[in-house]
Amino acid sequence: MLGKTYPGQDCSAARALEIVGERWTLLILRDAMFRGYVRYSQFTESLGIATNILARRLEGLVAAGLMEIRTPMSRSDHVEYHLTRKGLDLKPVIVALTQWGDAWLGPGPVTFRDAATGAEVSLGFQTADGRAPEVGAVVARRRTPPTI
Amino acid sequence: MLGKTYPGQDCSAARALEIVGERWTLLILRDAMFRGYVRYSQFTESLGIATNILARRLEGLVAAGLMEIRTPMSRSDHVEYHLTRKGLDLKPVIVALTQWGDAWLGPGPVTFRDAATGAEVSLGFQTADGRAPEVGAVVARRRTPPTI
DNA sequence: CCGTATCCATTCCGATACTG
DNA sequence: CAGTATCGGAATGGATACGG
Repeated sequence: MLGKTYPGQDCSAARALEIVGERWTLLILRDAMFRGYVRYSQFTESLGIATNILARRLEGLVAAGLMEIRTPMSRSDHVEYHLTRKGLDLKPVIVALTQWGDAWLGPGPVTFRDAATGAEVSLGFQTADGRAPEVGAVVARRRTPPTI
Repeated sequence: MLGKTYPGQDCSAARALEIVGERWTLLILRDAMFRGYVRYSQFTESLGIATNILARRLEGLVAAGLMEIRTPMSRSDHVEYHLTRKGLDLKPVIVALTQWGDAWLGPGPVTFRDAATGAEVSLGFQTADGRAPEVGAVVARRRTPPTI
């Protein structure tokens, strides 16, 4: 995870996958983001992951700045793993995977909603003027370098 | 890939990751989606992936229905791997990873645009009434089962 | 009970050589 | 060009033992 696992790839998606592309990592983040899990035992019970692998993944997530270790003042006998803003910002990745799974593998057990209003939330493409292009219409273009 | 790699996970994201969560898979799809690559040699040159691994991944993507093999009538001496609609629909996953990488690891070489208008395209959360909730406000709720 | 560390069998990956 | 075969090394999974 720390050594470049996709060498020679000048691409943000590849660099992101060097951090979150390993087995189990995105499911750990899912549990933290949408189930509020913070403790080691919660992750093991939820995932059935081997304990040595979980320890390694949590260590990597903390090292990468996606999670941080907190020790609650009340219960100082254990630590908690909390998402940072950097980790929380991966929510669209999880939602995108979920929406694809719902659409192509059959609906799963959850939908996404706005916590304040309860309105259903979806993830989609949008332009500055408020249009929603089709998937097929979205293309990648080389970024115009800022002319300093 | 075909044997359940995340057993006991009743979750669309986990099921999606059983198909696209292996090393290299999402980068192969990125090349197919945004660079138009269709041939074996294009993927090897782009990724630097071992040939046996690429063969295994392509085979898996075809088996899962994300790609299909075409033999162009003009050049029947080679095959091409084309995305299906199912594969193309993973575009939001790639874009979500790219946007996160741009934001947290430094901007990458590309942006996403509407092919028709050239307008910049972003991926974001939206509600039915057109609002855009913050990441922190998006929560998962158990799907209300259809009352048949 | 919480979490970590170690050992070992199995699977996966990567580099190279090879075939049509 | 498009793969397949092989083999050494790395990652993973599971059990178990260890420390607080």
